[in-house]
Amino acid sequence: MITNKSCIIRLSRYKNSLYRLRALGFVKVFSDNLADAIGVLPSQVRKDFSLFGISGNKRGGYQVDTLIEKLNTILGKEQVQEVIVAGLGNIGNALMKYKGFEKEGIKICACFDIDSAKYHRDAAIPVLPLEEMKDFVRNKRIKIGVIAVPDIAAQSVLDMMLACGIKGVLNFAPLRLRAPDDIVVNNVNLELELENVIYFVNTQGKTKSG
Amino acid sequence: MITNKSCIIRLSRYKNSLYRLRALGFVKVFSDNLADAIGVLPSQVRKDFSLFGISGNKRGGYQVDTLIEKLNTILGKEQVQEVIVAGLGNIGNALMKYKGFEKEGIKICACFDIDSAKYHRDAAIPVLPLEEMKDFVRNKRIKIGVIAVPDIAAQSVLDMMLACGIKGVLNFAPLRLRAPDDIVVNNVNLELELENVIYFVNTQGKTKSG
DNA sequence: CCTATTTTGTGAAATGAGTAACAAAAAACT
DNA sequence: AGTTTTTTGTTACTCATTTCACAAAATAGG
Ligand SMILES: NC(=O)c1ccc[n+]([C@@H]2O[C@H](COP(=O)([O-])OP(=O)(O)OC[C@H]3O[C@@H](n4cnc5c(N)ncnc54)[C@H](O)[C@@H]3O)[C@@H](O)[C@H]2O)c1
Ligand SMILES: NC(=O)c1ccc[n+]([C@@H]2O[C@H](COP(=O)([O-])OP(=O)(O)OC[C@H]3O[C@@H](n4cnc5c(N)ncnc54)[C@H](O)[C@@H]3O)[C@@H](O)[C@H]2O)c1
Repeated sequence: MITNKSCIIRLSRYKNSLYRLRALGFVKVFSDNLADAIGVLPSQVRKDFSLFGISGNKRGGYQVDTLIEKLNTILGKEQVQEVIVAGLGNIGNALMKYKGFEKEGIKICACFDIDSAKYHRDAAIPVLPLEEMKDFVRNKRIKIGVIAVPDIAAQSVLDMMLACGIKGVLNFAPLRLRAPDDIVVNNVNLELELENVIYFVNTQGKTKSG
Repeated sequence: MITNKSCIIRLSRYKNSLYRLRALGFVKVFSDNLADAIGVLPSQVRKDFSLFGISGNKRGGYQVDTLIEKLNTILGKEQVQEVIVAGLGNIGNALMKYKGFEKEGIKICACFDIDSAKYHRDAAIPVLPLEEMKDFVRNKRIKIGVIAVPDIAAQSVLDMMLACGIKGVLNFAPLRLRAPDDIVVNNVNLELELENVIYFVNTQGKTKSG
């Protein structure tokens, strides 16, 4: 089993680039087209594909359609992935309003908050009380949650999510969440990202990043 | 020169943990306190410090105050870092409203947009036309920018920022920006982060992440 | 049909980050 | 004062990931 996060991130990038290339009329691509597109070496592309048993044709490159299909299968994009959000604040709102997830096959299907002033049961994406999370998540068999609550509430919200059967979380709260080893937790820490840019600028550094 | 991003991220984490430990009354800490706090091994902590010439006392650990000071110096947090934002949409708004940057010594001091309906020159954080970016950035000698505009506009906004003298960027647009090697570009790609959680959940994987 | 060229796929080498190990220093104890 | 314990700082090692390199396959061209 592949545990290398950057490798999976690259697969997503290949896939996104392939959609663009297809829109430009490409029917086949070579490893160096994809390499250019996402900023890695051609050998990296071939190695990644090889890890997942994706093969092309010697001298013929890869069929764009087939490749997109294979990547989508690997990435679990064959069916729409349903996601819940906790916390309808600045970040929660931004996510709910974002149109881009839909075309990626990601559907935010509810938001949960403690502030009753925010409840809106009949909205396109309903905003519900925390207490309803369990039934909602279990009925819909949702596996993915986003944590966009204040740091102080984040751990308790995570615990609640796990109790509901959530298996993976994208966390915006700037602290380390404790979770069992079989739970996936990806953190987006914007302060840290900015602080990091600041460091490298101050030291005249250069980075290529993810 | 240190080019390892995760190493710098860890320095930020040590620093944040130290503030918490100090608030709890700690005067000195050992490498394993910090290791626990951010979830790495003690030897990693010492290695990181050693890379930056930070030393403690054998059997005495590290003075919390001194350590915070040294980390802040390394991370360039001695003076408030001024930042501009391009794009007052969902993300731009979330960032502008966020209170947490201030206590990190990060100050968003203006936002630039093309939509004249959004201009608000007299707000606490002014929202200005794109055309005013150059004067503003040059006068204030700002080095850091955030790109929160639609993907299609992102490259041109980056180019404009670079022309103004910006040296480092945090980019939210889901595409690869082209920039000279001496420019720092950190990307926050939320679709990719979610897609990645989805992948690891679907494959029953486990990750520890950043 | 044979040769030259291109491009893949993979095993080997290089790089780089993280972990372990341990000597040296400092403190604590007797 | 000397011995034991603790903890650092650094060197050596391990492991993972990336890069290289090249044989084998496929295509194109003569
Ligand atoms: N806004 C940003 O730009 C930004 C930047 C960096 C980090 N963050 C982090 O992202 C997270 C969200 O930030 P934000 O600005 O959107 O916060 P916010 O304060 O705007 O919104 C938080 C929301 O969570 C709700 N909430 C509080 N406790 C809850 C609970 N126990 N269960 C469910 N909902 C609860 C609140 O009612 C509110 O709607 C925070 O942890 C913050 O530190 C945000
Ligand atoms: N909102 C999200 O949750 C989310 C999720 C994933 C990715 N993103 C990405 O983040 C970026 C911002 O997303 P958003 O939802 O805030 O977008 P948005 O559409 O809400 O806002 C974009 C803002 O940029 C302004 N703008 C457009 N062109 C401009 C230009 N050339 N110069 C300056 N300003 C310009 C618009 O007037 C608008 O105010 C996009 O690239 C988007 O793909 C957002």
